[in-house]
Order: sequence, then C-alpha cells, then structure tokens
Amino acid sequence: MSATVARDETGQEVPSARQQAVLDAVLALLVEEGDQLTMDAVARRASCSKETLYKWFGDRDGLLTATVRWQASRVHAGRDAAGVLDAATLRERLLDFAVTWLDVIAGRTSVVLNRIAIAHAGSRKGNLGAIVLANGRLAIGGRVKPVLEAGRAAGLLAYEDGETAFRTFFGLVGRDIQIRLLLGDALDLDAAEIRRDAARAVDQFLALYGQARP
Amino acid sequence: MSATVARDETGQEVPSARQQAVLDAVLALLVEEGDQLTMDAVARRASCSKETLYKWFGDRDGLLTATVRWQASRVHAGRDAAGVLDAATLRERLLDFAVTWLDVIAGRTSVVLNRIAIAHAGSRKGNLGAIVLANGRLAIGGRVKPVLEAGRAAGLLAYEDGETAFRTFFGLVGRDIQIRLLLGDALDLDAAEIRRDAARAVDQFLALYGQARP
DNA sequence: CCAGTACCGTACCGTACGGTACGCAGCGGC
DNA sequence: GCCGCTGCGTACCGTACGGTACGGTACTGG
Repeated sequence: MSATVARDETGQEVPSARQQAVLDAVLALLVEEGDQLTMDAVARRASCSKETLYKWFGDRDGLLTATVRWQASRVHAGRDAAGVLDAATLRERLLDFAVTWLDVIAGRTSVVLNRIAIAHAGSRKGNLGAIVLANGRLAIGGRVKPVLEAGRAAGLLAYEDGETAFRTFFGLVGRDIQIRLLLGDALDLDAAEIRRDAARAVDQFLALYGQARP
Repeated sequence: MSATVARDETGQEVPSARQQAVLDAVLALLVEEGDQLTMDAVARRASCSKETLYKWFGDRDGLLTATVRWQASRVHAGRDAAGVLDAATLRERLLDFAVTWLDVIAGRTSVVLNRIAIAHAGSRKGNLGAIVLANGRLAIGGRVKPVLEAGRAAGLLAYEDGETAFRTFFGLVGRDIQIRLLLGDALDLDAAEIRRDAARAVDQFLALYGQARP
C-alpha cells in the first residue's frame, strides 16, 4: 500500500525495474515453454521467491495480467504525425501500419500471449482477453482510423463507415495468419514476405476505397 | 481391439451411438462451462463411468480429439454442384460460402473448440490445432478454390495464384470476427448481420478479382 | 445356470501446482 | 550496534484432477 509507486498517464501502475525483470522472465518462459507456466518456474527463472510474486502481483492471474500489460506497454510506439495527406503518404502510412501489425501478430510473444488470453477468456473472468483486445485490435484500429479519416478529408478515400473500412483493411492484412499461428501452423513469415503481404493488402484496400483526388 | 468398429471413407473410426452421446455431452459441457472440463464432469453428464471413458478414448486428450473430430464430421455438409458458372451463380456460391463460414465461426461450439485447440497448441502435442485447422480453414479453402477456378475458367475472375485469392476472400469475410470472439468480445451477430457482412465481402472480392466476361 | 463381457458408480491413488509460512541475509535509519 | 524491512530460498499445505481399481448389475451365448 505504499504511495510511492509510479503511475503512467492512464493511472496504471508501472512496475519497478525489478518487477519488470520478473515480467520479462514470465515472457521468456512463456515463449520457451509453451504455456504451462508455473509460479515455481517463474520464481526460479526470475531468482525471486514465490512469496514476493504473490506480494507484488496478488495471484497467478495478477501476474499474467501484469505481464500482458507490460508487453502491451512496449508496443505502443509509432508516430502518427498528422497533417494533410497526399496519395503517396497515405499509402506509405497504411503500409507502415500493415507491416507493423503483421510483425506483431507473427511474433512468438504475441502468439503466446494471445493463446493465454484466449484460454483465459474460456474460463470466466475474461479480463485478460479484454486487455489483449484493447491493446491489439482496438489499439491499431484507433490509430488507423484517423489516417483513414484524413485520407477521406483529402479526397483520397471514399467510404461511409470508418469502422467498416478499417475492419476491411484489417481483414485484408491479417487474413488467416493469426488463427493459423494460434492453432500451431508453422507458417513462418520472413520480413520480405511480410512486406509483400502488406503491400498487397494496401493495394487491395486502395482499390476498394481509393479514389483519384477530384 | 474388436474388428467390428465402423470406419468412414477415410479410415477414421466412427463412434458408436453411445460414444456419440458421450461426445455430445462433452460439447455441451464445453459450451456451458467454459473449458475447465474434467473427466468427472463428463462421466457424470454422460452417465457413464470414467473407466469407460478411458477405455474408449484412452486419455483426456483422446477424448478431446474425438470430440473435435466428431464435431468436424457434422460440418462437412454442403453441396458443390459443379458445372459452368455464370456471374450470378458464382456470386451466389461465394455468398453461400461466406454465410456458412460466418455461421460456423460465430457459433459457440466453434469458439469453444477453437479455444481448446489453441490452448492445446500452446503446450506441445499440437495435433488438436492441426485437426481444427484441417477441418476449418483448410476444409473451406479446399471447397472454395475449385469454385474460384471454375470462375476463372469461365472468364469471370482474374487472378494468378488461387491460394492468394482464396486467402483474400477469407480475410474479407472473417476480418476481425474470429479473434474477437476467441478473446471473449461479446459481438453477437444475428443472421441478418451475417448476411450483410457476407454480401459486402463478396462484393469486395468481386471488385478486386472479378472481370466482365470477355 | 454359469461364464464372459460391457458398463455404471464410486472409492481411491498420485501428483502437480497454487498459495502460505518461516528462516535468514542484506541494508538503511536511529 | 540494534531494529525493522525487503526479499531470497525452501519447506510445507490443501486441493483439484487425471488416471486406476473394484464391486455390482444387466445382458448374451452356450
């Protein structure tokens, strides 16, 4: 109940350096060991006592939640410089989103964390799922939609419902990749393939929603 | 080791009526209780003994595998009458696939089974994931691609790689729906919305790949 | 009528794992 | 130096659950 814990701009507690090390250990274990993560293993890996884990994170769910948040806090990078768009810039911005998104969902960490969250959503108390959703699908949506809006304002895109347009973009980019990875399909994408996929998705999106500037 | 078990055309054993009842009990429990499925619960629900469960299915994994296969065997309906396509028929066939697919992935059973399979894929022995994949994504792919081929043969579609074209179709239909449901997002689609979504996806797909018959 | 088989119900076992208790070392404050 | 605090290491507890054993019942074939 100390009043000295740091908090970020949204009021979330930000873990101390030692706690971050513990959370990184959790991520490492998750990636290496598949998901049968035990508190003992975490304590051993992080060289801390189980009692400390329980003191800091409450229980196993708390540890998982903190881990997911911690990972999420790393992904939020990316600049969204605003301003009036031209066609080339719009394309480039969409391409950037697409590449970033594919990089994320194709990463081992994302796959494992999504698996955890999905399993969690299956057994009541589905806040983990909500967190992952908020920091994945919804976060990228929140960042892409303003770009689409700017594109429409500049006369480069035509659509009625921004949500629908974004979800189409999402579908064109992700296709079956995420579900296949979650289900254990090998399917490793290298950077070149990701760029190709992203470019194809952007081309298709612009073919559907783009229009020449009037 | 009785030699009298029935087998289907692919050599899979097909469960007896009593066994089917057990598997249905598993499905019901899965849907009702989230996924913390215990052998005790199954035995109680199906009014059979645990010993029988182990005799029939080997172990818990075997029971899960049989359940997934059993559910998969139900979905394989759907006529694929071949022949030369005209534009309206092609559209209708694609629409039918899209509606069917959305119906499946939006169903409680599919969500729960996918969750099980994904959790399973996270902890070694990922055959459950492979089975779900084979009967979901891959099965529908196998059925859609011939239709696309027929459309191309009829000069109604233009594409180079059938796999890519199909995956685009898949992305346009599914978008973020499956991952959101798996993560516990409420998002309940009624039949009308599914039809709208499916129609939009087909329109978009034809906008990308369709061409007037020369 | 008996033997064999199939299966239900239930008691039981072993263990893995979440969670707690306790001893001990390092360290800052008085 | 002594005291309290934080946190490591480890031993420990309780329980849920996978898997097994066993007794009892119904049915079938001989």
